[in-house]
Amino acid sequence: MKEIEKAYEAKKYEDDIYKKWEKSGAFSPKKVKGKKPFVIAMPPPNATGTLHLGHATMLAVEDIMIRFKRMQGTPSLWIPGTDHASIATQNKVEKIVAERGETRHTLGREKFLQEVHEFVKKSQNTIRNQVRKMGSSCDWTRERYTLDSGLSKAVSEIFVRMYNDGLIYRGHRIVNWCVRCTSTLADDEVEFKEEKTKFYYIKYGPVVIGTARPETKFQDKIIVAHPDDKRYKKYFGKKMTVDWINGPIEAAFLADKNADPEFGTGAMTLTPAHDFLDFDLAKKHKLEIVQIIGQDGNFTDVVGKKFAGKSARASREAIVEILQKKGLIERIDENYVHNLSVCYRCGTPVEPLVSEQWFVDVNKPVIKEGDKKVSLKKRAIDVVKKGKIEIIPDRFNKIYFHWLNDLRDWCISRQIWFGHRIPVWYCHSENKKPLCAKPIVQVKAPTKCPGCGSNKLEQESDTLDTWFSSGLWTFSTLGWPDKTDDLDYFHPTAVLETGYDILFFWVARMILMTNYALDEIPFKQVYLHGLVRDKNGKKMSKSAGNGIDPLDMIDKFGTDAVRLSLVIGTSAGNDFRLYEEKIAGYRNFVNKIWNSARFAFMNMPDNKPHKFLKSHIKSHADKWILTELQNLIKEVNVDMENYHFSEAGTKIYNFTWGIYCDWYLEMSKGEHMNPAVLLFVLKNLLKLLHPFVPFVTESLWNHLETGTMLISEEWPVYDKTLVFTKEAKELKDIMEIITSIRSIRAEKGVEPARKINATIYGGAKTKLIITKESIIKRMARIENLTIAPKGEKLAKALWKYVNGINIYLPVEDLFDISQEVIRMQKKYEEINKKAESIGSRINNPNFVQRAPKELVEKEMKQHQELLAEMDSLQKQIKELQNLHN
RNA sequence: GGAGAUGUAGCUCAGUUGGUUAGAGCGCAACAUUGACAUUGUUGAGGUCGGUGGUUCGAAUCCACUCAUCUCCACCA
Repeated sequence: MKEIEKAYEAKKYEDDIYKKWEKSGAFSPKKVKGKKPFVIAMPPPNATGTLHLGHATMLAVEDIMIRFKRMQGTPSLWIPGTDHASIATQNKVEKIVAERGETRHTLGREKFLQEVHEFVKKSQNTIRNQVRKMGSSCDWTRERYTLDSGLSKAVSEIFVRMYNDGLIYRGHRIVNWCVRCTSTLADDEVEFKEEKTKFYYIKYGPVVIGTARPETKFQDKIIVAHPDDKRYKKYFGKKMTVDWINGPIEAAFLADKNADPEFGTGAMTLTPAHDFLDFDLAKKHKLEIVQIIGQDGNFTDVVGKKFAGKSARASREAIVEILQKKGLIERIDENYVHNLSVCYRCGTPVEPLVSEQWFVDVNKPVIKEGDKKVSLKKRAIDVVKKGKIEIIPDRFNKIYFHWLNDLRDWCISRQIWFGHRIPVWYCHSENKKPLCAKPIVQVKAPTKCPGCGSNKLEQESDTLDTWFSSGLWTFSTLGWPDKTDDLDYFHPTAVLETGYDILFFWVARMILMTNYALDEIPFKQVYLHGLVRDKNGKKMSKSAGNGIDPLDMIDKFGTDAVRLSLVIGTSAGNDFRLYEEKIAGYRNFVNKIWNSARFAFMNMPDNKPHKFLKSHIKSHADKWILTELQNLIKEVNVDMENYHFSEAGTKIYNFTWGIYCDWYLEMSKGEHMNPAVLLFVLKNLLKLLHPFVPFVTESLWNHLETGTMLISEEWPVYDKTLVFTKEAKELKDIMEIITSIRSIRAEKGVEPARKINATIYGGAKTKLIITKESIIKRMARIENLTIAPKGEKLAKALWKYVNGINIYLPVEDLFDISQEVIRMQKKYEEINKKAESIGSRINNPNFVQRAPKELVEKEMKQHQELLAEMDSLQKQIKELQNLHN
């Protein structure tokens, strides 16, 4: 067989192999009737730039799942794609145009969006290449983009359906507003940053109120305290005139349980338009809601000439000064620590304000369930509660339920330009008839108003929350709303694999939306991987400069090594640390795989194909390695089915390096060379390794010239006819003899090159040892080996005892009786301790009564053996001591 | 304020439903170098499994409490 290079150079092979896979069509599954497919909808990376380690982890794990299932013969589909990521992408492009002094407003909607689309095109290409670099075996013929025409159609379609079902409504409500993005943010798009600030105690008529934001208080006319608060009881229901920022105002005092007597002074004034709690209270008590801060973060006209149009936040000090001059500031706490809410995309402080937005009603019962109807929220909870969707690890169930229970109506409109424009049109006709007040909600753009026939129509300028479209991902990618074969065959998908950080953002939304649209779950399982951290356990981020670029690592160590480093040593839901040394370690392993194959190739007679037949099995070593291989296959299959990839990978790693290379290949170097078995094991090993390290395994498979591709090969199945328990156990005894001899040699400083003699008293295992004489001699570097069932203790010989076998190495120049006695005594103590531990157990009637029978028998037998060993040892020690005297 | 995770060798982590003597990789120490591989081999040192108490014949594993680290959710004017 053709010889291969000494070291595996990933770069030389990876791109070619990927192209071959793609060309072969292996990524596109065939639909087989009656056979359940395995489908993963790839979480679409944002179309904003480059892949990070989170993506790399996701791609590695999903590719392992897909390759495993594909090799098992399951039609396996992995749908790739990208997400337009409205706010994130728009912000990025805004930054780019800012470099040449433009803003989106100077460019205008159309031109700006043109810029965004061009940017997206570029980064999509980058992402496509990077996904390929990771070796992802996804079906590129089905690649989708959340903003492409098919998915946009799905978005409009579902919007219209939900609107018609009364699930989507438009309303004035208080929302999180980012003054930089000039858009609303959903509740979970708000982040909290701890901040130390001033806390002001301000006289408000007869009472004192506390606030961190005095600038929002211009129009506060209602003061509230807890109904049980004795300090304020006398004021409840009273009206009063108080001196305030712009002069005296009429104020009223209310009692409400929502006021916390413990906080501040226990009394607060209401700012209904700019505080969530105040807004709710204002609604409850039917109070006037006056907007004093506009969408640009500046004051509206209602605050008076002096401040109108000025930034609210920046005016704080000036307003405090006015209050101070009026003598209304009682005191200022300089060290108030609280959580400032900021925009998750740009970090700008969120300005709560009231505006007209579109919402999804999560409580309205619309999904049919028997004779009843249930809400989106209830259904989303039920499908997990009833086990229709399994979340791995299951501790996230609780988090999921908690989030859903507290879920308020979902604000889906965004005042940004990039995204799906809401499919709603308003009639701007002069001759307003009653019908024209009603918005036109439909998938296709209307040409004229159905009410008055006017063609003066204008589409809603708002776009949809990016998660609204990605919430449809599992089925919109398969062609919905059209009834396609793909949708029919591949939906629901099997597993949704993603980081736990987007459980709410995305996973929960998908469950909501899919249950509504299809009355079906989007996936049966949710596998949440952990987040990648740096060597010190810190989150990787650009600002901290501790990030690792997966592509740099691929360049340096190869994709296979990077994949292993992201999968082995990690478990679902738990964060893990990544650093170069780790990846380098797996690069070494990949090279080890390469070289083990290289050895096999070099020993392969090059004429005939090496079909494996049972008649080829010859030696103990063959039977042992086949047994180990079958055990591996069995265990790995269980692990893979249960998504225990780390364990499966570790087991394959240990087999490859510690069993196949360190022992079987070493034994093969002698007369045990058996190309048929060697090749059989190698082939199976390559298959098992393939999902983890697809490139190196495929390129080695290529060298086998089987004419097939490993990606499409059959996954190994446990074959008990290839298990030889007895022979495997016997060979392990031989291995222990070899290890023992090596151990004494190393301990005594016998140079590896020096050949020495040995005598083995093998007891019941003598026959076996004789047949393995040559292996022992070669691997333990023994010149003359004497084997007998039993015999005299050799004088001046180093000794070792293992599993009923006595080994003597007569190395006179290195022999020291007193040291040998000590060694034997140590061994005696060791065995004695063990015997005592077992003895105490088997002499305990409770143990004998209650422990499983097999265990008790086993322990008793072992105890006997230990006692016999101790006897023999004691004899030997005496002999040695006699020799000494 | 609420919830969760983690704590095992110097470091990073395994340890599946409780079962003899707790494992691996890296690192460390010693030795080895033409033959698959120095991206290597052989051998070795290193752990009272965070602590306390309990359940059990038996606990790293189950329970309670406790300490430490981290994360998520909520958010108070």
